[in-house]
Amino acid sequence: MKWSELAAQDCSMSRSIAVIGDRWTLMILRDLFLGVRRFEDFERRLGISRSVIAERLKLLVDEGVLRREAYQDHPVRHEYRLTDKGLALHPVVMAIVHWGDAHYAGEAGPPLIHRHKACGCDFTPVLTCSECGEAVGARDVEMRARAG
Amino acid sequence: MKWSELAAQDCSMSRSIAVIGDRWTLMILRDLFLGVRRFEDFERRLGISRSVIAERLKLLVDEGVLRREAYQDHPVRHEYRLTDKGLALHPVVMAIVHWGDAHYAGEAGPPLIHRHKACGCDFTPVLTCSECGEAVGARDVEMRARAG
DNA sequence: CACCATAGTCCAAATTCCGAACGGAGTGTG
DNA sequence: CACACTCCGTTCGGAATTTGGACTATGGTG
Repeated sequence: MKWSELAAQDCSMSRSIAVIGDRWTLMILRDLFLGVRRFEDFERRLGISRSVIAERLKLLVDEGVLRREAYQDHPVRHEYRLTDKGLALHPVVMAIVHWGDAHYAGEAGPPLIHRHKACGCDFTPVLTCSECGEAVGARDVEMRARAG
Repeated sequence: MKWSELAAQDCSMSRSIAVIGDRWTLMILRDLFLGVRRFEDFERRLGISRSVIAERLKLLVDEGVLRREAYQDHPVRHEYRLTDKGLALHPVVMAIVHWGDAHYAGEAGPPLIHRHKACGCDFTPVLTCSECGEAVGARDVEMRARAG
């Protein structure tokens, strides 16, 4: 299988990975959720070549994860903002960050702390069942193929 | 920044991505959560070169995500199993799959259905606050750097 | 007009990947 | 016993992909 064939698989994981499963794309997503929106800021923060950033941003725009919007005229300058589809990646980013917090944070603790605005508490993300609301672990899940 | 420097960043996201943020590594993780454990099965399912599989499995073992265990002697054959650290990636995989289900599933619906053993229902994963238990969306979170 | 900021584009060079071959340890077949 | 076969890798050369760094473009500033 080649990278270009990932999107055509009958598997949601590979279809997602075809879009976001790239180191720099994931880094760009992190920055987007931190509020970074401009080409130059991505470059400064990531320290990678402009062509990589341009290519990744273009893919994300093409996929509808980002919207490219003018934030001024004279000269026209654009910024990249998460669409709803992009915001829906929040659980993915939170899950990855939390795994890093749990397994790679030094003694000083996690570099970034998340506060839930609604309840005012610092929190960690918990994956729960949409039906009963209980926390769901790896061993609590049974999988089956859809009918047909 | 180079790939090799990602692990050294003071950011949980980049440290995680240094380990799992690679297309084939993510695909291998998917298969691991589906119960695949043997070298040859990864090769058959992914259809990529043996060297890539060998290298990714080795990295995951070195990082403590997988355990390489003999499942028979005469001849000794090994299988790769998720450690607790590996199982802790379950929310990451679920979040990615769910995003794919939501945005790339065809009319037939998601290819794979998840059932929560405890309540017996088919479910989707919901990210909630560890403190109040409410669902948390992208806009419900405030971030700040840890003290110091 | 010289110079700066933003936002790309382009190509040679570096990296990664594929395919194929090879090795090794044991098993089964004639 | 010779030979093929299985499972699990490793190695190697050439092909494909990715990357860094220079170049382009547009308009504002002094």
